[in-house]
Amino acid sequence: MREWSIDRLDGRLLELLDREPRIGVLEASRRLGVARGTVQARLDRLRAAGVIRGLGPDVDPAAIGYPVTAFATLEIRQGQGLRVRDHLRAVPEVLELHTITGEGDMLCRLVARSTADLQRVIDRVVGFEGILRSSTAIVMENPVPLRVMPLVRRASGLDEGDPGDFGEPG
Amino acid sequence: MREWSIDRLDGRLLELLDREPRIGVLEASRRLGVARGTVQARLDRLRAAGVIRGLGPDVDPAAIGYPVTAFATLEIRQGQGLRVRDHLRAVPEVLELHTITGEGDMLCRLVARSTADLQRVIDRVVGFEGILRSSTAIVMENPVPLRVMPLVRRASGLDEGDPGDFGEPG
DNA sequence: CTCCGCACTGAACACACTGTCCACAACGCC
DNA sequence: GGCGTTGTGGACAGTGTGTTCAGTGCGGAG
Repeated sequence: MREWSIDRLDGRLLELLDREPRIGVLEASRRLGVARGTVQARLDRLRAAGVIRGLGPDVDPAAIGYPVTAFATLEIRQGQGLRVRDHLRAVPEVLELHTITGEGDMLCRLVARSTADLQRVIDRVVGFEGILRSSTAIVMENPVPLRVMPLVRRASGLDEGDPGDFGEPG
Repeated sequence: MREWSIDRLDGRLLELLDREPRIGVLEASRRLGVARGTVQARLDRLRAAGVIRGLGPDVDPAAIGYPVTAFATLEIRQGQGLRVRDHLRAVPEVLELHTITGEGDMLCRLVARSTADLQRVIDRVVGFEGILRSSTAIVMENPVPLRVMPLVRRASGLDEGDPGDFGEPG
């Protein structure tokens, strides 16, 4: 996995895919002003390089009945890390788990059906021998939803110099 | 936006899309054992209901040169919330921002090109009048990457009873 | 009991896109 | 100057798409 960075065409392609995922290779090539083969090659390259992890559907937990999000910081008993991971991985409400520096040893993102339900989830999460302590922060608002495109623009050099070129669709 | 939940067919469809995003409606209908129109209708419904937020490419920040992830907890000066949001939204390395309960007022996810670069990012993030204090936790490992499918299985009832039915492709 | 709406089925249509291969030109590198 | 890489523009057959339609089975309302 060599350490190259993406170029402007990659950036524009990703941005295009981000805005109109169902666009297809052919239409993308038209919009970007390059040959279809080029788009196809770039896409293959991006996927092979791991830049594009996947194209899976982005499911909103709130829309399937889990509108409450929280972050829990966990303190783990020495040597219990692996066991705790397995435990948390088995809990569907745990959407994400990180090991972090500092006194809190792990940080995990949780969702629940309600604040009352959050109690159940937390009980299930921390009800495990290896977890010494936990503190939870409930998410109230999400001013910046998870995003990568600004970073892509920066990394691909789209920020410097010429404007992103999305012509009028009509 | 009424409060219904997704059923098993929705769950299976989402799971299928998650595994094989490029699958297409026709092939999906074959795999699920239903008519093409049904899949199409379900997909429309899921999209309309906001369950499927989008199909955008899932870009890995590490693969475009930002391998370091961190979470920063910010304490905000009274009344500066909106200004701080705008400030953070303008920083590409801020991938996500939440307002949370507790003394820390906001939690944000950052990425950087290196730990040294993280210092630059943090300086930029906290170098703003409205931010009183911040504490940063660097992510070391990510035992559970962001996932929603287990939750989808739970919400759609796929967990109870019959097994997910992915027949052999051949 | 009967009627209605709803969701699903299976089929059809014209159209567009996909994956793949080719020959050729432009570029940077040795 | 020769070579490998990358992009171009064209071609091909195969396949999926969006859409529409009539028909069927189910549950609820009257």
